[in-house]
Amino acid sequence: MEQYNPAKIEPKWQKYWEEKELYKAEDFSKKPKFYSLIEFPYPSAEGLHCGHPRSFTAMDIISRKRRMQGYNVLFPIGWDAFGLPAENYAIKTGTHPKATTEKNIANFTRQLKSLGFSFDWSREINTTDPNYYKWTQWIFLKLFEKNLAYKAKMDINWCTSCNCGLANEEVVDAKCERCGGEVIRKEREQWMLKITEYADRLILDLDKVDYLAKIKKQQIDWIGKSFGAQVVFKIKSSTMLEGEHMYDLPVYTTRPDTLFGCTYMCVAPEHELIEKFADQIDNYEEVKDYINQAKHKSEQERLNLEKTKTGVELHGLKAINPVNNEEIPIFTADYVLASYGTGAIMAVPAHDQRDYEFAKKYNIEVREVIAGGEIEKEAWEGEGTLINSDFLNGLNTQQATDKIIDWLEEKGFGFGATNYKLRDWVFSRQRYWGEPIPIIICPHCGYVPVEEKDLPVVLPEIEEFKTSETGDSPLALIVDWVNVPCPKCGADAKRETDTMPQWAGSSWYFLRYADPYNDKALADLKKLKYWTPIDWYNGGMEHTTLHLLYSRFWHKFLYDIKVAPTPEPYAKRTSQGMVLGEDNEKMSKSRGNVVNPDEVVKEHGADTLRVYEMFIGPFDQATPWSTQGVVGVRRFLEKVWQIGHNLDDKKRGNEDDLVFLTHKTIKQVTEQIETMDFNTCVSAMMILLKKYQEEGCNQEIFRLFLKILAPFAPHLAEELWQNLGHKKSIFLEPWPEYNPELAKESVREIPVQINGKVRSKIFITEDMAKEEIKKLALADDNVQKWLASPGGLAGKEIKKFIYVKGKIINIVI
RNA sequence: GGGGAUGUGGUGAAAUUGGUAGACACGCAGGCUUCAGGAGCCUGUGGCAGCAAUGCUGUGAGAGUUCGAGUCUCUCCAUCCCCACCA
Repeated sequence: MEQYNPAKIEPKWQKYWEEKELYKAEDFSKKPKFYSLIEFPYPSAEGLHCGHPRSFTAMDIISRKRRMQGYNVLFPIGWDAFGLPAENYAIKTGTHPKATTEKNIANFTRQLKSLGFSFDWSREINTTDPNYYKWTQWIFLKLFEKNLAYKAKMDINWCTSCNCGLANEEVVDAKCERCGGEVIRKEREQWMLKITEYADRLILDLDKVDYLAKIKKQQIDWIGKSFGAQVVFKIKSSTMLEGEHMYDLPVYTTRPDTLFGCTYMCVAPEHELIEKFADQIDNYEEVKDYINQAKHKSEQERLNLEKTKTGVELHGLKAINPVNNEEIPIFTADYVLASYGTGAIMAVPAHDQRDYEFAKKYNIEVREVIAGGEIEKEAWEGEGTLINSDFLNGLNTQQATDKIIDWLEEKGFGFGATNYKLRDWVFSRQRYWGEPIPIIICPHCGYVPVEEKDLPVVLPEIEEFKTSETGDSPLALIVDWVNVPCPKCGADAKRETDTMPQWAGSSWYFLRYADPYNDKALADLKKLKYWTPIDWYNGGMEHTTLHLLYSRFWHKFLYDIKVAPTPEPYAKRTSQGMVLGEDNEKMSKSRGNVVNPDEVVKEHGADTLRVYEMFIGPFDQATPWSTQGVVGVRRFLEKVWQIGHNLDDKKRGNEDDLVFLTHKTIKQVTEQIETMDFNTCVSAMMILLKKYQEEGCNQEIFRLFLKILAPFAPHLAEELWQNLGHKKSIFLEPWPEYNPELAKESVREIPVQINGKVRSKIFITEDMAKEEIKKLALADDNVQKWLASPGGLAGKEIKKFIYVKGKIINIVI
């Protein structure tokens, strides 16, 4: 018998599967369809890390199983290939990102193929291919056409290291999510996408899909819908005459019931009120100073100073509380965010902890209007009965809220309102390596879309990749490319030089897989109707508020314009845990704890890597890598190889046992692949194999085993299968059905407890009656011993006899 | 501050969802094989006591419900992740 040599058999079968086109998805097949998806990788220079195969193997197992179960499976692969690392590398070395990307894709392809994933490579896509990004640009134009893309001057997050604008979602701890560079606020004209318009539907339609609960919750929290009221306060300056028109300052509050407790107002330092009333603010210089300070405070400082609130009163201005016409002071403070609500708040120190702290510091009245707290100590943010509130007195929070909203609406001082934490999506990037935004800026016509027939707007070839000093994209320097006639009026105009963020290409890629070569549409609607929605999408938790939300937004938009057939892209979403380094830390180059899958394949083979990644721990939990642990899986596969070469045709006396355990394992593996309990699937197969090792195994039974092993260790299973004389791939075999009769144990050993402690074990059969079992249990030697033992139990009566069918006996004495 | 998760041997972890705690695997110890190293095979392996059968004890801590709790309830403690001045 030959040695088990993965290096020899694995490439052989990979080639075989490719030649037989075993994993090719068929459009409009009569079989039921199954669309399984992994997050397409960014082809980095480092190549695959050991986190990739965890998700990929899981979905590969599910896809292979589905094929064997008779489904027409689409399990595609592609490249999310725009992005900063290739561009930064270009800045450093002058190598064109296109060249870097091609090279990296070649490496990734080699690696993925070496792991034996059953991707349909004929549908491979690449976001940097002009034939692909033509449609990314097309979608942008449609968004523009429907007023969902707009350009706005605003303070954005600016990465000082990338020289580039970032979305809120890309800023982590005041640092750039990608490069870790410092992020400051900077005012710029930016393209924005109105994701907020879809906020409600993005929440509501979560009911239509099967996502892990924590994923749904995280999305809902991120969108952050809240209910309350908008209340308008009139602003009055000391120089104003009675009856002169006053400025209206609207605020948003979730607690309109506390309106009588409002003792001051506060606006964000960026609020327009300050500039508007500059000449009426007596201490304008002081205010200006404060604003400047706030602006230069880095985000990091702001976080550290979280507890100490600062602000300045706007002397000379007063606000008028509409419910009681009281004049109250106005402050500006940086604890009020310009970008949430209206950028201004009504402060109720007695019932909001932040306002409470601020009021204490600046000696502002704390007026209790909700009973139930101890406002000498801290703000009472709970509910309660209204006091000191005129016509609201005696009501509870809910009643008071309803009543005050009615009152505000009636008097024209405000209305019930909802608000979201979700902001519109900053869509501009001042970089080269992204999809050019297909807009032409004309001095006469404004923003003019590139005509559809002129798509794609192809990235021009350039040699200098650095962002310009003004912070514009390197594209701004390519005069030939930038200067174009306006499509509308023909006047001299300029192209938009901002490019799209990396999230653009990944926001619709799953649709392209249905029809990757279409040059008339992003994908043929009939094909989309056949393939979508995606039946099962597995990916990282870190994409929940980024890619997952963005792509749902785009998909809903495409649904609205009748380009996509379903309101939701993904019917089911699951998430894998991270593979940590051996030191239990996140794998990273700097820590030097990165495990390269190439080395594992070289040493033990792809099947070992695959099975190990599934065996390593619960799929949804982070687990450290263990080089030692890999060996255990290798030994298991070695044993499979041994037994696979030592089969016979003998029937044995203990045949029943073997058949029973085999069917039990088929049942377990069949069910637990669906629940992603891969680790226990592997352990069940190990137990079964041990049984074969002890008892010997015949071909008929082993064939069943090979079929359930095949999705996990495809190369080994295929080798042993065809060794048995089969002429066709094991993956063309039907998935084994377990026989429920055979998966049932006929005789089983159950524990006998006395007063809750296991004292003996007896054998019973399925059909025994309780009385019969009781007799058997009481007759048992050990039980007798305990009943009559000198341990003090002697002569005690049996109070209770509990028998849980097929599980346990407990005798209470 | 808010949210989510987790706590079981030396390690990664199982536990049919209230029914034999520690399956499976790593590691370790002893043995066989080998010139040696490695690999392989066999045996043992939560702790304490005992040559042993066995007994006691044991799932972060404490209480409760139950014939029976790793699992349910309450009160603490610890760790990790995400979000974070969202009015």
